[in-house]
Amino acid sequence: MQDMKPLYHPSCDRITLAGVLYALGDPVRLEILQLLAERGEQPCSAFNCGLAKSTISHHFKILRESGVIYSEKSGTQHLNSLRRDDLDKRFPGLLDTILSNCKR
Amino acid sequence: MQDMKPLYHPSCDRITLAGVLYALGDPVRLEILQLLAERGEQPCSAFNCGLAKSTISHHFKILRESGVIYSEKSGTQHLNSLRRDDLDKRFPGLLDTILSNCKR
DNA sequence: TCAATAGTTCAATTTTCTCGAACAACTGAA
DNA sequence: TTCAGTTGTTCGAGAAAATTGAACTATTGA
Repeated sequence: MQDMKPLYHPSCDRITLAGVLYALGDPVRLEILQLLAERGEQPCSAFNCGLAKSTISHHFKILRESGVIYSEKSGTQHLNSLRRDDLDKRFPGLLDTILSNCKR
Repeated sequence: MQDMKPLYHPSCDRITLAGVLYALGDPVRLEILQLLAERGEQPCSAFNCGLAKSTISHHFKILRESGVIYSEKSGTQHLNSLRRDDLDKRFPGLLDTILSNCKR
């Protein structure tokens, strides 16, 4: 019996600039962005900071619902990846510019 | 007698990426950004939306304290301008990319 | 001196963040 | 099948931030 409660993802044209900037306007979520940019698809557990796992879950949810990441269930975990193509199409240059400015 | 309660502005090297993205991660503040980008220095009152003026004051304060805008008193009003040079120096390309993606 | 203008500050309400605890789903081993 | 371990979500409560109207300060110009 599949649970299949589908995870919400906005379609490409419903991704808003304010939503993306809001999602990335948090140090924790910026770190998650960098992790996914550097290592590709990762489970939530790959992100080890000192935060409670419910808090981490919350941050992934904000990234997902804003359209920054795509998440899908795979066994016991969720695999998360950047929606790079969608973001590049919708907001050309934005993701690269943010990523290149992360390391300051 | 001068009041001269100085308005806080972060120095260039204390402007953070997360802080800037947070400040711009709000539809109202993105509109303010566009206004200043298009028309240059403006008083708060140039921004007419339906919001309470205390709310607008709050949004300008967030933009100022994050380093996105510079505000100075001039008579009865505050003149606000983009800290374009500082932002371009600190986060090259960021402001232009965000501005060019505002109109979608 | 007085009224008008431009913003800020305050207090109250609503919303969002953070956490621990409880929960559900999947896996692999016994 | 059953059971323990892993992964992540949901819930409820307390802390922090957003929004508003009302009251306030500072400046200008009549």
